Parts: sequence; C-alpha cells; structure tokens
Amino acid sequence: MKQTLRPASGLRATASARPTIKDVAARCGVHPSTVSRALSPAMKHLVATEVADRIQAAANAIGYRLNMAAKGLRTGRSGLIGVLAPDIADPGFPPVLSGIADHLNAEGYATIVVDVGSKGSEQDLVDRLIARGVDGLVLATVSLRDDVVKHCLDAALPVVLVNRVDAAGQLPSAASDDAAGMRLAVEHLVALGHKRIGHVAGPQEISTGARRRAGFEASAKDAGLPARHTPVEIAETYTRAAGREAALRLLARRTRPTAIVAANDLLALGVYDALAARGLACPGDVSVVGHNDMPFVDMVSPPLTTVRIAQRDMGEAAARLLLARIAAPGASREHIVLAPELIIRGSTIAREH
Amino acid sequence: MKQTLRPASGLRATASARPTIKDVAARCGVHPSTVSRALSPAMKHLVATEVADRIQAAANAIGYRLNMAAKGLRTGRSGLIGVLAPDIADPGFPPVLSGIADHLNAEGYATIVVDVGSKGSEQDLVDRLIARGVDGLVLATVSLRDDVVKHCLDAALPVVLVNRVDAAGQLPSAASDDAAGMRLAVEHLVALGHKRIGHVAGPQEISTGARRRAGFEASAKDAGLPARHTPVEIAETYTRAAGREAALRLLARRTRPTAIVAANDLLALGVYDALAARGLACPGDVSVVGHNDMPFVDMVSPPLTTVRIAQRDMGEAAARLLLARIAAPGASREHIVLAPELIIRGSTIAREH
DNA sequence: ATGAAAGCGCTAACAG
DNA sequence: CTGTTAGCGCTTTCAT
Repeated sequence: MKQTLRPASGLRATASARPTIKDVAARCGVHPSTVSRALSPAMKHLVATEVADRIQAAANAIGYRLNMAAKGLRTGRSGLIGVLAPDIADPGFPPVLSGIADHLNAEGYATIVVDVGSKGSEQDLVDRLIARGVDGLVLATVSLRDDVVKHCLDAALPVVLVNRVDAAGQLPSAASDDAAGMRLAVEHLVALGHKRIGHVAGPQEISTGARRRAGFEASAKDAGLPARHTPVEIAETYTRAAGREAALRLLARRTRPTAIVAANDLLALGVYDALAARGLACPGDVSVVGHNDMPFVDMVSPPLTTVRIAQRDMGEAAARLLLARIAAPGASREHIVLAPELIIRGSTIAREH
Repeated sequence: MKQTLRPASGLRATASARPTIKDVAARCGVHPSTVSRALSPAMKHLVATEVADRIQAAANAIGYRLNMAAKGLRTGRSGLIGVLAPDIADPGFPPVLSGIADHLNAEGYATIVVDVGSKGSEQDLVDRLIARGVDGLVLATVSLRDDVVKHCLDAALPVVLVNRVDAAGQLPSAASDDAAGMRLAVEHLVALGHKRIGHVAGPQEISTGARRRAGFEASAKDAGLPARHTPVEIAETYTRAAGREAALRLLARRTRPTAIVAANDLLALGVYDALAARGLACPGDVSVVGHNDMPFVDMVSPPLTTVRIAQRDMGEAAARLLLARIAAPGASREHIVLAPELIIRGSTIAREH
C-alpha cells in the first residue's frame, strides 16, 4: 500500500500550486462535496446560507478557480465550442466571429477558432477539436458537397453552419438572403437604365457563389433582360486576382456590359483592377456593385456600391442555434436567413441613353 | 463495496459513446496503460512493435480519440493557449493571430482567442482562461501601466506580449521597431523636400502610440526640423474618427504642415477625411504616411504610403517565445524586434518649392 | 443540510 | 516489455 497523500494537503498557505476544492474545504472544515455544492449556482440551495458564505469567502481568499478540465471530465461537457473558419484574414469574417464569440461567452462557453486555409485536412482539424471535447461546432467553411458534414454527423456532434448552407439543407444555418441581395443589386442597376449587366460569380461549390449566381439570373430574367445581355463569368476563388480575371473575360465579350455585379467585394475590387487594365472608367464606362460591405470599401475610388449583409447578427444567430441544438440534440433544423441591404455609393451611375 | 463496473466494458460494439482507452485495451486483450504507451509517440518505444501496431489498428477501427481533458487533468498541462486581442475586427490583427495560431497548432496547441473590447474586465477574462487551464497567454492588449501583467505574474502563468511592450520591459515581447518605422517615414518626407511635418499620434498609454511618437520626434530632430514645425496631435483611440479630429487640429495650426505622419493606417484614413473636410488635396496640398500597411490601403484614393510591419512574423515570434517560456519558466526575457519597411505609394509627393 | 464513496479517462511510478 | 495501482479535481448518487 503506497498512499501518496500530499502531506497536510490543503493546510499549507505556502501554496504556489493552484488551489483546489479540497484546499477550500480544509480551510472551512467542511467536506469537498459541500464546497462543490456551495460554489455551483445550481446546487447552492442545498447548503446552509451561512456555510455557503463562509465557503465563498474562503475561496476568494485563497484565489480558488474552478478547474474546467476536471469538471468537464466528470460531466462530459467541456464548455468549448469549435469554429472552423475559411480564412481569418478575410475581412468579412471578423464581425461574424465576434457575433459568435460574444454570444457564446455570455453563456459561459469559450471558442476555439481554427483557420482551415493554412493547415491540412479539415477532417483532422475536426478530429483535434473532438479530442478537445468540444460541445459543438460552427462551420463557416462548408462547401456544397462536403464530407466534413458527414464526419460531424457521424460523431453525433451538434453542428451549425454560418454564412453558408449545405446542399441538402440538413444542417441548421444562419446566412444572408443571397437571392434577395442580388435582386437589390440588379434592380438598382436596371432602375439606373442599365440593360447589359454582367456577373462575376464566386466559386460554385460554395453556397454563396451558387446562390448569388442563381439570384442574379433570376432577377435579370424577371427584369426582362435576355440571357445574352446578362453574361456570367465564374471566379474560381473569392480573391481580387480571380475577380480581375473573370472581369477581363466579361469585358472581352462581343457586347460589353455597362454594369457588373460581383458576388463579393473582393471580387469587385478585382473588377476595378480589370477596368483599370482596359483603360475603362468606373462608373463612367462601367458601373460596379459588390457584396458584403467589407470595411473600407467606402474609401476606395470610387466608393463601392454594395450589398451589406448582417454579419454580426449572422454570427449571433448561429451561436443561438448551436446552443439550442446542444440543449436538445434532436431539435429543429432551422435555417435563419437575414435580410441584406443595398448601400449605394459612387461606383454605380445612371446609364445615359 | 459498490463496484459500478460497466457491464462488459469495451465489448459492446453498439457503442454510441466516445470510445476510451479501455475499449481499445479490451479489444486487444492488453492493459489500458499499454494502450496509453502505444499511442503516445514519446512512450511508444516501450511497447513491442507488433503489439503497438495491433493497438494502433484497433484504435483506428473503433475511431478512438484521445481525451485531452483527461490527459490534461493528469499531466497538469492543457495544451491550450489564451490570446487576448484588443479587437478582432481591427484589420491589423488577423495576420498576427494567424502567425500565432499556425505556429502553436503545429506544436499541438490550440488557441482560445478572446476579444477584450466587447466584454467586461480584462482580469475576469484572464481568470476564465486560467479556469480553462491555459498553459500560457499571449497578450496583444497590454497598455503601458497595466495590472493584467501583474495579475498574470502572480498566477505564475507564462506570458508574452505581441505588438506591444510593457513599460518596465519585464515581459518577453515580439514587436515591430516603431522608432525605425517612424524614421523611415520622416526621412522619406524630408527627402521629398518637406519641412513642416505633423504627427497624428496614437493613444499614449499604448506602447505603439508612445514609441512611434518618440520615434517621430527623434527623427524630426535629427533631420534638423525645429519642434514648432513638427507639431504633434494625439488621437485618443486608433480609429478613423479620432484620426480625423486630430488631423483637423493639426490643420488648424498657424503654419499648416505640408505632410502628416499618422501612427496607424486607420488614423491615416481619418487624416484623409479631415483633408477632404477642409477642401485640401492629398498629396497635392498635404502628403500623408500611415503605419501597418493594412489590407486594401493600396486601393484607397490616393493609395496610401505606409510603413509595413512584419505582422505574421511577429505572431510567430511571439508563439515561439511563449513555448520557450513554457518549457523553461525562468527563461530569458527576450524582446524580439522586427524590422519595418517603407511602402511608397501615391499619398506622398515632392514638395515644390 | 452534510459526509462518504466512486469514478470521468488518462498517465506515471513502480513492480515484476 | 507489460500489468498494477493510484490519483489529477471535480460532481453526484447515496446515506445519513
């Protein structure tokens, strides 16, 4: 028998190690479980008020902090949420993230954000998060046919999507109304007298890319514009460079569009680059509309007309959805859709006839 | 005696619960500790290769994942690092963060990023991170006289600073050479013939604000410019609005500067706003230099001349420093300083005489 | 209202 | 090389 009891555990005020529930108990002359109860808001009512106060005081005095790892081990819930982001550096993402994190923090959760872009396989990242015992996942990365979704469902892990949706609509999501956003853009241009409007579409395996394109085509049709006057070119990635290339292809068409709607502000800046490369003026020769209203697009020249999406709200909605899912695993597959808003600036102008 | 053994633990393939080391052990007919050894890279050599392989296979077969909370509880190390950020939405921060996270991830750590701006007391945030058992902290928030620093030192928690330094220089840090950056800016303007150069300084309780200001004043003096021709106005926050106000004050001076150096790109954009408000042209009437080279300042009009700082490297250096600190708690209080670079664009022009 | 006991999943001495 | 044993800090029955 090897009893490795720490000598006089809990009595040494010399403690440099982190105090535990036992230290508090010893100091109050009560049993550790009583301390646990007194310090847990939910169980506090089971303990005499006077004792509870003494325990609270002692805990403060020695600077006791709950050990979440131990609690998590015991309860099976870590209070950790994983967030998979496509690229932290993308200027559109921080507001979403902060919406997510604020809401989650308020509920006592901490968030681990993982940037998928840089490191290898998304599966691996998810597995590492599972190893950390995350109680749920927010995916801002899902592409339309995606194995990660299946992977998470297999792991029986509560998951929500933000800013994206999955092809089958199986997962709860919070996203902007992409079709409505494109309609805003197209109708604005039509009202300005434009009859030939091009679209620089985003990657089609990402839901925003596919849905904005569909929204563009539908709105153009509804406005009575023939397909040959509403050409679409696809950018393979949401980057300025890809936007430039796609716009260049659009401008090389037989009948040049007098306006271009981009699926994204980054793409729109690429359109600016293409225009400059061809010696065309914006908005003089070609009007441009973006999407997302990312920071500082009001400072570029010309200030970009764009569709603002409710990024913070989106993040918050996703967090709420996830928490609901965690509380009731079988719950509703809700899709929250947020209304976009057109911000008119200097990059769109009436078409002189 | 109450033996609550799970019946036939590890034999049920029905398992919907997460498999544990015991399940793997049962499946292989070995003891759990052998599994632990076989699955730990560091201890694997203690186990027969054949057995180790069998264990590995079984683990994969049933989808076993290490439970980090349990491991952490046992070893006292969580593999979690906390990052305190002033504002995730600040466009300057993501590259730093991604430098930190990438390096840390590669070493098996996960990072919890906390945005200080939104929620209450920084102390509380730190305490919550301590409750999570973080192995160390990266502070991107420290102001020059700061109690958080003391709080962390008290908790004997390894800490490094990034992008900032503390007044006493007690903590290891990774930051850009602010003085050198300002010298680059001032000498550039002097070379262009400017003789009256103003400075929109950042908050003086933040090290970048204070050090860039000191750098500005030193460089101006070295260039032979009298103090009355190199006025300084302080912006209370690093925001476009505060930059505008400070610039307005600068422009209201008796002898108007022909160039303005801002402590930060956000501030520089505020200077643009002020110039526009006074009907002055940039760079025609007043040249402007920023600091940080944040995304898309090359797209504003005019494209901003600015001092680029090595943000990603800064993050990576901070991560390295922290890991070193964790490995050897008493280790060197190293200050890593990164060299900045001047990026000349359209907002600075020669002063016609 | 409190104490006792057991165990979450893992690792680290310590025997063999 | 492998099994035994104990325990990290906490919560939660179950008894008092």
